[in-house]
Amino acid sequence: MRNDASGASAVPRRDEIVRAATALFLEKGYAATSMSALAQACGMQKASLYHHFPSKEALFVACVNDGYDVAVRELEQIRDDRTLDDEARLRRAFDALYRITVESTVGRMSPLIAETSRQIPSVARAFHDGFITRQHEILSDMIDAGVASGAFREVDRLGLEHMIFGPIVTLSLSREMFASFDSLDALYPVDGVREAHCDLILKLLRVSSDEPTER
Amino acid sequence: MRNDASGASAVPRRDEIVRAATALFLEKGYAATSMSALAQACGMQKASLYHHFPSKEALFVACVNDGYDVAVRELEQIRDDRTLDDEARLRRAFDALYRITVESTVGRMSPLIAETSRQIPSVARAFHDGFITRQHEILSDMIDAGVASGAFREVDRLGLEHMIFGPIVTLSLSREMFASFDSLDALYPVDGVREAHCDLILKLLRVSSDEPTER
DNA sequence: GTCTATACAAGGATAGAC
DNA sequence: GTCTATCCTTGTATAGAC
Repeated sequence: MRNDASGASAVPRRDEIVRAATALFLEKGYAATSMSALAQACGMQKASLYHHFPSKEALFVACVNDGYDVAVRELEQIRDDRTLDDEARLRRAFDALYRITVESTVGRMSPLIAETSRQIPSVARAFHDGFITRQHEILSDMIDAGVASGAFREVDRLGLEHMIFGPIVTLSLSREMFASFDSLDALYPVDGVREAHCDLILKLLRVSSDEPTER
Repeated sequence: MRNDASGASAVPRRDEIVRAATALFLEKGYAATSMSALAQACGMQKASLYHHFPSKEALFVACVNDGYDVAVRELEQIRDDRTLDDEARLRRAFDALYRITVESTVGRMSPLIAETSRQIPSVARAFHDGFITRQHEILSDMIDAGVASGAFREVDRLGLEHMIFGPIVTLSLSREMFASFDSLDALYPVDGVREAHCDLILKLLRVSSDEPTER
């Protein structure tokens, strides 16, 4: 049942548990996921879970905190890639942001954070500081660079930030909310939305403000 | 404890229950809200709740379905208000959308829909058809009118829709996720985001594409 | 329509053998 | 590090008196 890409098995069991638990939490929500169900998904007994994590809450915290760094590092690499021009960089960033937010486990956790925000505020704090804020900073860097180089126009930053992240987060949320629909991909198509969204953002940012790469 | 604007008390107890239950569900999530807590909030015994609703799920369904019409009707009135020009109409619509999505109970339900989407798919369906779709249609009408009158430019509709609703829904979600933060209003200010967002959308839509009402 | 009392299952968590 | 067995609380829901 194990098939990690990452070489040896340094921390084998614990990571397996986090992985299985994350999937269950994402599917059923925090409160509706029982330790029994978690144990079953891991192929072990409830009591054995408590050997690895002192409580359900601690296990959940581990699940949420697990993926920040991988996601953020992907964005940093795009920001620091000197082979890209400002516009290509932004397109790559959109690509990564959509993939992270819609498909990765961390990116899909927003509803879980909302569900537990009052009960476990520390998780919300960590999610905000370790994931949200860092993403925004990296994207802000990219805009700064584009403005400095003259490729991008200066526009209101608060509005721009919300117009970049808003549609992405909402698409992810919508796909969780309406996951049971047959028509999910037709109603909320990831690729189609990403392209249309990115084009419009670039239309706002481009200095030559005609309609260049209208698809 | 009763103080409705709507005249007499036709369906008194049931509405009180829905009101109190909605508040609790929004605060604690669906699964984490017990019938005991609900009963306590209503000032009655658990068993009495079951006289009004056959199950917790049925009560929840009532809570979600309760507010569609009021919200949608507000938008319809703005759409049909012939005293407004296209741009003023859009500004009014932004106003209403932010208020509905961030402050009204229906608007704040997205995380709850996500939490229960697999367990109670019928609620997600109703929320989508009764609330989301209708909002999108009304807004689409307004854009159509603006394009027809020559006030708005035609831009990609899929992208535009997501750039209008995305930031609004995400702001609402963020405010639920980070409700415990002292700095919530500073990090996610409703008025500031709405104004900046609306200005940028108008910048995209306006035919005279210079920078008219830059704040 | 509301109450008290209760049924019965499932929840999180622990003890202690192996 | 995993197991079986168990503790105690809480969950949803029902029965039946008033």
